[in-house]
Amino acid sequence: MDAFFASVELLRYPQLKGLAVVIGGGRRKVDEMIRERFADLPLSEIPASAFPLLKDYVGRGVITTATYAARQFGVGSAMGMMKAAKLCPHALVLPVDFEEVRKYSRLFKSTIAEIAPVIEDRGVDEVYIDFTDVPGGQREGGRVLARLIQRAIHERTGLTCSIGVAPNKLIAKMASEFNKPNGISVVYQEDVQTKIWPLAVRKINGIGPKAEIKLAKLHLHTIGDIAAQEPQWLIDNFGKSYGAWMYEAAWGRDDRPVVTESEPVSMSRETTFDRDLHAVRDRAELGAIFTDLCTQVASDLKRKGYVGKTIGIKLRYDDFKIATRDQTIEHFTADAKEIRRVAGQCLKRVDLGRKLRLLGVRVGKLAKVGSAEAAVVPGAASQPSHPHRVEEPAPGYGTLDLF
DNA sequence: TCTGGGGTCCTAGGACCC
DNA sequence: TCTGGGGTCCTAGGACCC
Repeated sequence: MDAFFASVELLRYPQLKGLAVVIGGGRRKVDEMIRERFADLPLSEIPASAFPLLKDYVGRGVITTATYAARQFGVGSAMGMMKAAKLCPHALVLPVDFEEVRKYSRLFKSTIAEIAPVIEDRGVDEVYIDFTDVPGGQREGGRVLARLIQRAIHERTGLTCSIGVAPNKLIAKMASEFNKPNGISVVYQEDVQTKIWPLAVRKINGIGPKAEIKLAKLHLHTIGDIAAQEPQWLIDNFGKSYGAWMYEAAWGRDDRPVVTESEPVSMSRETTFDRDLHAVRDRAELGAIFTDLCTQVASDLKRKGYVGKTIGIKLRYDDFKIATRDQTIEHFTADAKEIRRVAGQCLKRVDLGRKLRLLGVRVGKLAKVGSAEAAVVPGAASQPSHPHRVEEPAPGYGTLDLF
């Protein structure tokens, strides 16, 4: 979907069309404030001048989406709000409305499903679709079906999307970026040399910032540069698995199927504080947040019908370093109190002497409620999986019995 | 005044089992 | 008198994606 979060907001506030708008940041319920002020007007008639400007934004957070007008200024997703404010001070800011976004996410996915049922979910604004067995799916290399899907989504939602059609997921993903927004691009296997090789290595889904830096140090900048290497050389430099994959990817080879169903592996909640907190000085505040996170994870699990066995915490310190601790218990649970108890044990094993920026709680090793695997009675006699392992508090930290 | 939140997958060492 | 080989599970960290 094109600029999905922003586009969803523009449906409500069409008067902002064409303007530089960014979505993100917001603990502040910006649009609620505005709607209260203009309660007598329909949303679409609230003047654009009433919306807050990026330069007046104070607080932590990143941009999740920028309209194409804002992108002209170099503002993009994942950019810190403060940095974005420098690049484009007069952009309007709106907070993410997750409920609205999820509503349109369901709507566009169900629209596709009616036309082409083999779909892989790739998050709120993206899917892979298998055209292979869709009637007419091969006409003009898939372009006809892509056009049909694009039109159906626009009719149903008013939103635009970009579609890449290719022999596999790897190339389709790259192709989808060729004609944004509202574009269609068909790429054949034999186009790899001309259309894929000139692209930056970063365009491969799976090559991120770290791999890009390492490749640059080896004087590899384009996908073609990777394709020109000996596979063994790539394996020597990037490892057996990643090196071999990278070589195949550079040649446009990918045999992953479109996966229509999958079970969740973990569920988590985390929050970045408005200001950095200290375990001792801000104990009460931190304790309340911690309990809250556990309650939220527990209710997520219950709502979706899962229980979990591994409970863990995540901290981000003020220097952005991350620490995680987890512990696997003998039975499955979705109980907030129990999650809090075990997560509290985990907290005793990290350094709480430094200022914290983020706290998170995670439950993993999930099983569906009622499944055979989950049907272990809590408290029933069972062998501990590692009878001799004692989760020792880290030296020097154990005296901080805060939670 | 830097840098969200919710995920997946991989690696690597140690414990433990047969 | 130097000490296997294969396998699983647990834990911590890190890269990457949307």
